[in-house]
Amino acid sequence: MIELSKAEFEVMQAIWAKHPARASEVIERLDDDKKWQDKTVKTFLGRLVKKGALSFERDGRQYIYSPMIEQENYTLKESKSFIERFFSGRVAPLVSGFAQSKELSQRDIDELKKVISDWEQNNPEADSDNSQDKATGIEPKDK
Amino acid sequence: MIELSKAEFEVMQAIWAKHPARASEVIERLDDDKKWQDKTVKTFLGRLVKKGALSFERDGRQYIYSPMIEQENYTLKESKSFIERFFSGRVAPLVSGFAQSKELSQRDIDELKKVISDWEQNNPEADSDNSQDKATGIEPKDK
DNA sequence: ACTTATTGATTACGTGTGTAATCTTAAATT
DNA sequence: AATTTAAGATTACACACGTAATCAATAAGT
Repeated sequence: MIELSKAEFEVMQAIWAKHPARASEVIERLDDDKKWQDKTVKTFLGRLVKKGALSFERDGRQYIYSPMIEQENYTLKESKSFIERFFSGRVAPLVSGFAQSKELSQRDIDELKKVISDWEQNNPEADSDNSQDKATGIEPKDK
Repeated sequence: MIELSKAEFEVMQAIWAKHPARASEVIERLDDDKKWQDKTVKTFLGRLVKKGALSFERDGRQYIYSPMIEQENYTLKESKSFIERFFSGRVAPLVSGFAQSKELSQRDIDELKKVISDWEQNNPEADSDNSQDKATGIEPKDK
């Protein structure tokens, strides 16, 4: 599987945002985040092509780049890997940590609710041990 | 802030699991995952000490290591950084992605519910636009 | 047609990383 | 006491990474 460094990933993001894109466009998009020299971005584009993450087409002396990997796929793969390494594969502890450090917004909560209800709709709610939960003795520690 | 490479992080995990720990113990724990030569682990221990992630005490000719950074803190910091880079800082999309790729267990769902209810208890549920949500026109697309 | 400017290609270079082997020294064994 | 062993210290080394500068070629301008 193609591995992207942090910097390479940022370049990919700039291209995923709207593609195909020529180098000058990519440079411009990344320049808004005021970061790299144009030469630096060129280097990354070259490396990404070599890695097979980007393809290009010639237009005169310019290259027009297109992503060869999907953002969704790559992001999901990296997420799984991250969750595996840091949380033994389960995502809930991460969310819990975010909650405890006040990192959750109302919007997050709303979305999470939706994710849950969707999940429950698609999963045979065999044993909804919801009520059981309440009897587990695990009380919310109040502040 | 102290940065750990992937390999260094694995060594830290072995120490966080039970500390203080001498090199031989760490090597043994990591050997279960059949991975590195003892010399390799020693290298990492040395680098971690130099980075300030570990401290040690002498016991004869052996060192006994203790973590200088908390797992919780480090994990949270890395999580925030990851979520920032991949999901613009919001955790819900990650969970959503996991849901779509069948990566959520009943246990995750239960824990997420708890996180949500805790959150709602600690947050003045000013405008619970729950009902509004239903009227938003965003219907759950059925399979 | 000639010169200039610009694009991608090539080269550079210090630091980090994974992966150890060798060296040194002190403890353990004989 | 002399020798062997084993622990940590030092050294190694190729490849990845961030960060560019320089080179070569070609399109654009004059």
